[in-house]
Parts: sequence; C-alpha cells; structure tokens
Amino acid sequence: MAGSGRGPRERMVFSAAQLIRRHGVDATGMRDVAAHAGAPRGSLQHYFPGGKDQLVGEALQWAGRYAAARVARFLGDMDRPTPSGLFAAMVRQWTDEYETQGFAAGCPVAAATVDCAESSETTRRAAADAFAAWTRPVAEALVGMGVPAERSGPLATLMISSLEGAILMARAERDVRALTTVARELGPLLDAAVPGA
Amino acid sequence: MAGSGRGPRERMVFSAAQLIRRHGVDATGMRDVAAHAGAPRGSLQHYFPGGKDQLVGEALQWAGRYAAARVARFLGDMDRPTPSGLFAAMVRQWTDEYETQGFAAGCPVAAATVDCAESSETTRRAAADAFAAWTRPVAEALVGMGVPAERSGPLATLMISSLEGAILMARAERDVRALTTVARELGPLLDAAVPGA
DNA sequence: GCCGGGCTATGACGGCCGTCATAGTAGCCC
DNA sequence: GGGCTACTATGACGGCCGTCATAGCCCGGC
Repeated sequence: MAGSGRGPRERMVFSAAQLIRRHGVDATGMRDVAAHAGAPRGSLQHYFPGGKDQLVGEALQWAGRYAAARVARFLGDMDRPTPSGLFAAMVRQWTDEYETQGFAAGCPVAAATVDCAESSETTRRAAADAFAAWTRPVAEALVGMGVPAERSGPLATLMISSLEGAILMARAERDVRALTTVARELGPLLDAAVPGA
Repeated sequence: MAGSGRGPRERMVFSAAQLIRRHGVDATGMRDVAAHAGAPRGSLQHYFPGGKDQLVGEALQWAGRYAAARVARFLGDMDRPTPSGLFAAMVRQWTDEYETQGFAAGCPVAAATVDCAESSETTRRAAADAFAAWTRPVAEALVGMGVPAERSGPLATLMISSLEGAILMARAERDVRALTTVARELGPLLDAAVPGA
C-alpha cells in the first residue's frame, strides 16, 4: 500500500486511514494515529485544527484518490483491457492482501459510512465523495473499453457495490471465497456490455 | 421491522440491533440499549452476564434469523418466483425504508464486521454466522426456482455482496441510486441462471 | 542578538464507557 | 412466616476519549 508520505502531516493522514481500515472510526483514537505515524501528539491540533472530523475527512479523501490511482494503474498494466479484467484486478488486490497479510483491514470508506453516516454529516459527505472519486475512473475506463456511456455508470456502481460487500463477507468469514465468487460471477456480465466483442 | 419481542430480554436484543444499525457497535452503549428498550439498566448484567460481546452476538443472531425470515416471506408473496424477482424484493425492502424513514440505518452485520472483525473474535464469528444464515435460504430459494445447485451458492453470495455494498453507498450518498442500480443490472444475470426459461 | 512563528510537549478537564459491587424488591413454594 | 430465586436499582471504579491551555523549543530573517 502506497508508502507513507514524507511529511508528518501526510503520515498522520495515511496512518488514520490504516487504523480506520482496521478498527473503524470510533475505535481509532487521535493518540493512536499520532503514535502509528511516529508523529508528536502536539502536532495533531496544529495540522488538524478541525479536530477528528478533519483528520477522518482527509483520510477518506486520501482513500478515494488512492483507489482512483489504483484503477489507472490496473489499466496501464493490461495490454488488452476488458471490463472483467479490470474487475478481476480490483478484486485481486484484496485477495492478495488477505492471503499475505491476513484479514485485519477492510475499506476505510465503508468503515466511515458505518460509523459516521448518522453522527457526522461532514464525514458522511467525505465518504460519498470518496465513493464518487473511485466510481468515476472505473466508469471512464469502461467507456474506454467500448461500454456504452449510459451503461458505464451503473456497471461501475455494480462493480464497487459487489466488491465492498464481498470485502465485508470475506472479513467476517476470514475467507476470500466471497471475493473470488463475485469476480467469477460478474465477469461475463461485464464483458457482455461491450457490443463489439 | 419485526415488532420488539414481548419480554425485556428480547426487547434489549432487538434494541441493540437497531442501535448498531444506526451508530455502529462501538458507538452503541449498553446504557443506550437499556434506555431504548425501556428496560432497567440492572437487567443488562442479569440477562447478559457475558457483557457487551454476548449482547452484540445475540443481536447479530437475531439479524440473521430476521433476514432469513424475510427471504421466506418474499418467496411466499410471489406466485411466480424468479431470481430477479427475489433480488428486487430484497432491494426494495431497503429502498422502501430509506424513502420513508430516511437513511439513518444500515445493516447490523456489516456494522459489526467493520467495528469488531479485528477486535473481537466471537463477534466476528457471529457476523459470519449471520451472513451464512442469510445466504443459505437465498441459495435454497434459487434452487427451488430451477437454478443448478452448483451455481446457487455463488449467486446467493453475489446477491448479498451487491446488496450490502449498495446499502453502504446509498447511506453515504443519501440516495437509493446504488440500490436500484444493482437490482436492475443484476436481474438479467440472475434469471439467466435458470436453464428452462 | 533577538524576535517571531512553525512546531512540539505535556498535563488537565469533563465526559462517556463497560463492568463490578452491593443492596433492595417482588413473588412463589414449602 | 421464612427463605429462595428472579429481577431491579444505583453508585463507584478505572480507563480511554477528544479537546483545550500553556509553555517550550528551534531556526530563519533582520
């Protein structure tokens, strides 16, 4: 996962995202974030005067940018991109992590949605923005593969929904089964959306 | 949503599930549960000597049973059941709630997975059991509609994954768009799995 | 040389948490 | 009536939380 930035501020945002991924927003303390980032506790209120809301918001923003960058990278790695290939790559990122690092972490955006959708309007919006920042490049990639524009958005939403749900099930079961299943079952449907082939 | 049971114990389990649905596990306090259930605080340690873990576990068990019962009910309401019809009914339960009651609540099993998968092994197992209790009747229903046995399990997993992910996105966006999208896009794929029609 | 601002350090505060300890009440059976 | 069990009531404890207040460090600019 993308190296921690160089400055202490970037490191804290990155650490916040990692801890939220593992324990959720509520169980992630500001002191934990500073410790995980190797940053002084006093820097928290210096860099994030908006408090925890601001820190969580920036962590989600980082997560959205990261997901978008991964999509671009997956596309660059494929010489003959297909919708099913892209989805398989997105899923494989998670199965790889789970098989090598264990099932400790999930998606930070999902965690923030669960913990904060009802308690913090700003965090809820940040989660929605992160989903959008992730969905958009997926939809654009589908268009680039020949999927009609009016179907690219819905299919991108379907891909991300299935992936998010499968991440939840995989973590609960400590088994990548759900992830590999959605990749296999959804592949043909995705490829069938490009009219040419 | 299923009426609160008659005894104070059932009411507390039910209330725990409702509060977890809204705020997550960590943000749901034992005192809140008792208050929401109209039950005396002292009853908590009487009925749930295992503490919060036990209460959360029973709430997840309740959620799993509830989801399974809903699947059975959806089947009973359809005179000519189809896979897409079942999935549409499962999705509609959520769109109906969101349109009439607002986007306050999500799935308690998802919330428990996000908050506790890494911190409480017993709760993680309870979440996995709840997913299983939900998936099984869906798969059995698919078999009853003519879906080959070897595909019913994977398709049930796909249905629940997509639904869970769409719930997350809908709650973040405060828009049922993701839910209606997955229902529409997945319908044809599901119906195509029954060989006869 | 000193001054100002970016950054760090640390303790305190009020609040909520899950859990425990202790005591009290209500009802039923002998 | 006595005792036992099921349930309720309430206060305390230790711990962690986010936030604030205050002070100190460090270094470039003048």
